[in-house]
Amino acid sequence: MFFLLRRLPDGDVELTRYERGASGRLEAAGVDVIPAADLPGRVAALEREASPRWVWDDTPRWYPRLLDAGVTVARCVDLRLVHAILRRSTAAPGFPVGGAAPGPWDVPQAVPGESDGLFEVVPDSLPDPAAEFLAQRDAVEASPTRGRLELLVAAESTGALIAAEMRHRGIPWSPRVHDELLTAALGPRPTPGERPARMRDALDEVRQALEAPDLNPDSPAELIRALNRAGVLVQSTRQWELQRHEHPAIEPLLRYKKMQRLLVANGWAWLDAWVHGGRFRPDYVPGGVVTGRWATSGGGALQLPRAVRGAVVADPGWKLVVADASQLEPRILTGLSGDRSMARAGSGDLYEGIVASGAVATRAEAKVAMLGAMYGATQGESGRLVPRLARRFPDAMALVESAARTGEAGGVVDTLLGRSSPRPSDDPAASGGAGAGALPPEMGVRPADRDARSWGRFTRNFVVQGTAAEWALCWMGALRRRLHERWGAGVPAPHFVFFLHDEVVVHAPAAAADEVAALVAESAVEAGRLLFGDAPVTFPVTVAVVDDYSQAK
DNA sequence: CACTGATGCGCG
DNA sequence: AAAGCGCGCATCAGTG
Repeated sequence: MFFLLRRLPDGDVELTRYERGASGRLEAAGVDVIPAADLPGRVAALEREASPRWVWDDTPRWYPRLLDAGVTVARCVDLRLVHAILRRSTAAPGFPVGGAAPGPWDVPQAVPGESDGLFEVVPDSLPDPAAEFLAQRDAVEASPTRGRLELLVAAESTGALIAAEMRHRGIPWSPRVHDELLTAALGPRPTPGERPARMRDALDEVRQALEAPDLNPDSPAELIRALNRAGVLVQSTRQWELQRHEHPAIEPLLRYKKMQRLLVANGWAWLDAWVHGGRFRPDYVPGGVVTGRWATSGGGALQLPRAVRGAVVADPGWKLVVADASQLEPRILTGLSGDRSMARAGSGDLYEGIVASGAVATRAEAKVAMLGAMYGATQGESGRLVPRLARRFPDAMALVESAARTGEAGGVVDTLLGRSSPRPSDDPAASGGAGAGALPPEMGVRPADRDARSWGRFTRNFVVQGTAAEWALCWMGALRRRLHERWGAGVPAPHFVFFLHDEVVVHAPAAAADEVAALVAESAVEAGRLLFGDAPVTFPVTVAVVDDYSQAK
């Protein structure tokens, strides 16, 4: 049963129940207006009694306050996220009605309610959620691939719940361990404006070796000039280019750059800004990437370097259950293409299986070739190996080739569940002619062709990356349901604390950790079945029960 | 001074 | 060894 929530101008909340009428269409079947303060209690009561699906404009506008009041919900429809999917989807051709121009429903997510002293700053709600909801339902029910589209909008919405719940709980983070890691890597925390001791040492060596006592190592232009003066003929200061040169300045310079990166991205300032009360609370942005992957804003949560993962420490008496899906994208490609040979290769370690097939000689080659196939590599070792893969796995290769050709011709490609790629004209970078801007111009290739090929690589990857994102949403959704069935939503229950494309971290009471690990694996099987039915493709996960994140893998 | 684009590097 | 997808963020360098 659907319950739609809408905020009224006076601050009260309107709650509308929807049921199927005689025609089979959803109809409003009861309206209630309640004071905002009563909402958490009402939601909790209905959760117990009515198995509701909450319909609201935008999860960050509603759910954080329910969570603050100790209320969790099992299911929702996030109208804004679903709108974004349907607007582009070839599986929902009639949406929005009349092909309306982008409007308020097409804006990015609301900022989560920021507390401003006594008052919470809540952005306006989006207009007429009831009409939007019914239009969306019509579009989904009319879809020629309704089942898949239903799964996608449900999974996307559940993702929004998980994102809000993870932000609410936060990642358990030890400032003490973080400080120890930084001190070991960089030296003790310096006074503001100073460089840590080990960075100063490395910089002294660089300046000496380059005979540049005043060198600012953080200015690429200045660094290139100094290196050139010393006979190191580089055109950039990228690691891999520097590594190719033999000079006493190179080793300390690379060491310095490594430390500088850690300091500015995840140093003490980051710790002060982002970790409070032993928790790191990034702002997750479900659907923030065109392919359907999540993005984050603030704190760089999806780029946590391995060097600081030791600071993610389970609470006393708790464990972290860290799980990642092995070789997810190649397996997604296997399922999408129905490639029997690749399915056989994936019965164990997929890359070893590719070696066993005779396509390539080593596991490393198998990996490079596979990535090259999915990304559209044409040059270098990767580009060389792709044809060898194509001979052994023609069906898989045909699928990505077809997606690439569609994109080159300006067409739209779709994920398995029905997320469609943008058109090249929608892409701000493409209209500016940037395209493959950073690459050197390919001799004799017209810019238009270059842009077309670049877009083909995007659509080639879109189907795989996007379907992998759908698998991951289904995996998380299945696991969340299992956790709630087994433990409810009470405070000492296992809960998600982190998600990273193909990896989840669950914070669990130590006594429950092994059981959680089993549910993680079960959920992966369920996700595979939801997307690919009985097709011969498997999704093994590696699970580790650890005290801190660095102990996994 | 504020803004924008390029650079470089962290993650999958 | 280094070219091939998707991101976010800090910093520098150039422009308005």
